[in-house]
Amino acid sequence: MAGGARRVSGVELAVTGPLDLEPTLAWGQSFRWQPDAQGRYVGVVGGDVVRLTRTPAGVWVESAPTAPGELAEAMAAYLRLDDDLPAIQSRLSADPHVAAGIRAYPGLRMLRQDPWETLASFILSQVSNIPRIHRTVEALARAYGEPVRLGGVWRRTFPRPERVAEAGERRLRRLGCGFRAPYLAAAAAAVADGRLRLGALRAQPYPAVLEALTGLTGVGDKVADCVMLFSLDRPEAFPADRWVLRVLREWYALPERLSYPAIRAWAQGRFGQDAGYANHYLFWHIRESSRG
DNA sequence: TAATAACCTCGCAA
DNA sequence: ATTGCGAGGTTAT
Repeated sequence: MAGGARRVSGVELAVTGPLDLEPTLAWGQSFRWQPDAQGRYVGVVGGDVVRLTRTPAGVWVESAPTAPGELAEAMAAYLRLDDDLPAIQSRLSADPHVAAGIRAYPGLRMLRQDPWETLASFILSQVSNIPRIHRTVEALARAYGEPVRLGGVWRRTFPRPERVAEAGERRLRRLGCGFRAPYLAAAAAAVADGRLRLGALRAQPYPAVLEALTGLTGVGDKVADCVMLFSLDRPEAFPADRWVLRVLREWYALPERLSYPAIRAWAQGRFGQDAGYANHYLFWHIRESSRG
């Protein structure tokens, strides 16, 4: 029985360096975290409902985990507590625009999520917005995920690719996926039948991973970079959406028209392995500064 | 090779 | 109320 009445357990993870749960969990890397009335964040990681509370020394993690002994390790990996934020931020602060982003959102960290969930979520993200992506992803979970719970809180897991493939384009459209429905159905089928082995991509070089992901119809450079940055341990990935393009144009005086490979080369030449963090600080910084 | 419409749906102005 | 517009892209032409 999914999410049965396993005992709720808690563990505190020590965090060195800054961590702000709201921007990290709820600002567009993951679409399943919700704040509760006490300001804690409740989400579903793997097959378990997880509740996170910031503490002075780190994060209090509550769950009724499938594998209790692995909870701390799994959540430390998910939150990328292995990233040395002070070192990353110190290197990036050489750039004044990124430095301003870091000052605005010092506790914004990258996550290390499940690759299938990330791929599916970012296929759904195109020409959309964060509230709508949240709704669509949650509708997908409600329709095809497994019920799981933490005490009295019930949620659903992110659906397995097999279930999404089986649902098919028409039903995905009815859930609100719009023109992304055939893309999602095709990606689900590719993952389900083993043509695309996401887990194996972590060990491969960047160009091979890029090629594997963009081989899917409906997955271009930007979505592929999001999947690489948010789930496949590619901190050098630099997703260039319309906001980041605006940053490059307005703050870095780059030419109006630049090919995606040229942007990627510029970013990785300038920020190296920190390009992904630079990207995210710049993204939120320009969004914040352009909110009238 | 480079530019441009078309694409679902929804929330929000006017 | 109703309409028009744009939203963390990608594909086809």
